[in-house]
Amino acid sequence: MFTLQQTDTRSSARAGVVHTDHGDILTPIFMPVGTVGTVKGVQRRDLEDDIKAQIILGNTYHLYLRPGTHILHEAGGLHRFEGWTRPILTDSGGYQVFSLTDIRKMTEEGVQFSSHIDGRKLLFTPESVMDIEREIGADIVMAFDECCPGTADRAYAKASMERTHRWLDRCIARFDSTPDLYGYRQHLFPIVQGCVYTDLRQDAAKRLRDLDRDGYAIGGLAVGEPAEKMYEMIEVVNDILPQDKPRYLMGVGTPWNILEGIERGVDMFDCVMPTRNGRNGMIFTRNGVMNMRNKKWENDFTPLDPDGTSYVDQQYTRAYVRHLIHAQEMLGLEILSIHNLAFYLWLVGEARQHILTGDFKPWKDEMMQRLMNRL
RNA sequence: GGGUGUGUUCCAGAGUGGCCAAAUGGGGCAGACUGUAAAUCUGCUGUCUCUCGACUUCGGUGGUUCGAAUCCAUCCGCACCCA
Repeated sequence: MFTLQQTDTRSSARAGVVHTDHGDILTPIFMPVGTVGTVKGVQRRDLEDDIKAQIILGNTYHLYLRPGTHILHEAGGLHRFEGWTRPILTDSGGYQVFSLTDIRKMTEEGVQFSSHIDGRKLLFTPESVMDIEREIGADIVMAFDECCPGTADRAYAKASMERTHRWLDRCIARFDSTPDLYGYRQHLFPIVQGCVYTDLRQDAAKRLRDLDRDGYAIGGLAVGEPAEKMYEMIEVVNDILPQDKPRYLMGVGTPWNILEGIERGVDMFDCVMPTRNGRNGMIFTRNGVMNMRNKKWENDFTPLDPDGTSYVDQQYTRAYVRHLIHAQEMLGLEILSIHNLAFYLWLVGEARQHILTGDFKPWKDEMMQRLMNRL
């Protein structure tokens, strides 16, 4: 499923290709999040042509609640339902175990959620989640795990990890005994947990490595622990995961987080940050972050991002965008979402080029300084 | 011309003797956001020190009172009704 093309000489950065039946994904890659079957505020045309997204996410928990798995099955899978012909990856609902703590109850069997929509009780088990993900039909499906909080103590983290492993066995048993429903191949990625504890992360990585799946995810990071701990855990895990399989760092992150991840051998990233922060008025650029609500842009009639690669960067001025955000006009949300996603895809594309040409490290070091500026 | 009502901090609008620098909403300013319960949330929004605290404000002026945004007189503005 994965072709490793180039490994950086001065870091663990890699360039490669993930092959799926919906097309190849050039790595390192950022995957826009489309939780409920839409990358919020962005039309498919812009996602494809302007942002140049190669793969997007969907979420099992959310899609199960709405529109419901039967509708997706009837549509012929999520690709057809939302009209996206490139690869899709679905998260399993493991993140909701973390983010919806007050409306869920965890047992060995699975997780009982009280629907955040109408309150009805739903039991998610490793088996039912695999069945749902089969029906959604993503190219890459994530195992059902617990995204353990970064602040968990060691005892909790260990128990959580072990349960995730037991659930993983059940996920694999179910997934491997059920067919692809729509005529293309689906791939199940297990998830390394272990919180911020080196030995737990090592245990988890070794256990997963031996399963010999098509790709691996690193989960439970950027959930409350210090960034340095996150980087450290990535190194620990990537030292163990096989070189010839793609590695996906779940839910990360800021542009600088992503460069640090790439440097440490991560191939795939996803995060709500470009879209959510965009909707909340913040944009990332190669020269730093900008809060477009700020007064200083009030009469700045220069392009939104003169260095940006998206058409919105050249077509709209900062003053105009600030006005749209202040007036709560939906076009503002759309423009900033498109900008941020285009920037993220540009960033990982540049990283890939620099890995291929062999100067990733100096390029990364220089970018880091600029990315974190506040403009 | 007569009558009634009204004037509060950027706006709207509470407050009708001390617990009022003054509710609440809006606006403004800033911050947060990491496998999306998020077009959301948080803080600040008279001045000065910026912690305690001090000072100046509720249309103007003059009173009553220990004490007034709140009561009285008068003037000014605005709204509506009657001629």
